[in-house]
Amino acid sequence: MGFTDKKLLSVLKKHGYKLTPQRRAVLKVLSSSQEHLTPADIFEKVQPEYPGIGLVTIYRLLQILTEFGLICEIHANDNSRRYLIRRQPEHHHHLICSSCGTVVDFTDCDLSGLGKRLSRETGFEIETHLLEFVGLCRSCQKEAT
Amino acid sequence: MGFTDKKLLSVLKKHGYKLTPQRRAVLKVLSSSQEHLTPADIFEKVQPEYPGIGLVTIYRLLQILTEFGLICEIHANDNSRRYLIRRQPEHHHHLICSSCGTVVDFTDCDLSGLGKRLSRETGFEIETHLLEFVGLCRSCQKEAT
DNA sequence: CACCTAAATGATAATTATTTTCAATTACAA
DNA sequence: TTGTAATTGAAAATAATTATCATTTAGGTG
Ligand SMILES: [Mn+2]
Ligand SMILES: [Mn+2]
Ligand SMILES: [Zn+2]
Ligand SMILES: [Zn+2]
Repeated sequence: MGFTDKKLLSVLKKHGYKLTPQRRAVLKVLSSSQEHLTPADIFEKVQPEYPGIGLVTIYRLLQILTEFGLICEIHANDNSRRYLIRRQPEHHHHLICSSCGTVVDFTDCDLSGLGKRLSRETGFEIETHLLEFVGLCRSCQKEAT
Repeated sequence: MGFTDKKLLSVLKKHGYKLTPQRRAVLKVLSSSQEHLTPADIFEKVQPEYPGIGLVTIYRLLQILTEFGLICEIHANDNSRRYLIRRQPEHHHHLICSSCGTVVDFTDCDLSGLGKRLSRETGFEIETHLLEFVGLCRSCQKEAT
């Protein structure tokens, strides 16, 4: 699975960030969720634990986590904008249901060959890649009958 | 190269859309540009040809072109949001410079094998995929010396 | 060539997501 | 316990995109 909130807290601490109750609450939500959540989703889920938390605080923590590569961003989902959240330690990509939005992680993408060829042909020094598959999950296929 | 404005106009006409001077001006810009432009970019470039055009009109035309698969969208470029524009007829993907934003098209991505496997393993019926490489273009590498 | 009408336009306001500002609070090192 | 820099959250600012709606117009019809 992903990281425990303890581990995430230790990352923050190691880099000199303070461990506030707000941050603890957000990390607890993130580490115990199996889903990819939007900032607004997180905001709601944190309410019981820390009512009155500011949405900004969530944005700020997400930014920090992103710096350390602890966040996934979902791009495809046309209409809804920049999506995010929750990780799996390893490099991975997403398979997204265009109907219900369900996201499935997958870890193997062998793109090194393609990357090298592009690098050779274009002179680019490739840093990363973004790969997403979009389709219909099983249950949405049934509904579409 | 891409489509001529004549060709694009004929697509619109075939589907019952009216050929207004605004649309002609926008299509002229799109078909004669080698770059991937944002709606705001297009807005500026259309000014000489049709001053006073509304930005909305551009959004609306882009939407129509998207329906017919005549538009590229750029996702990666973290900070700047949903990017778009200008195509190459064939299915293709993008190589994006993280420093200056230059976008290079490339047409071969053999992902059918991976797609099939994911489909088998997850039950998804895959519709499309999104693939982008991000790195430093040659000239930005030099500057980074 | 008029004339008619549905489609298109653009000014304006509304939405939505994210960021900035800033005064008040607080974590935590000393 | 104390001092201080980091953090927080209310509120306003940015920004991108979309909705409303009165006015204009492309293009088919007679
Ligand atoms: Mn993920
Ligand atoms: Mn392209
Ligand atoms: Zn689904
Ligand atoms: Zn560059």
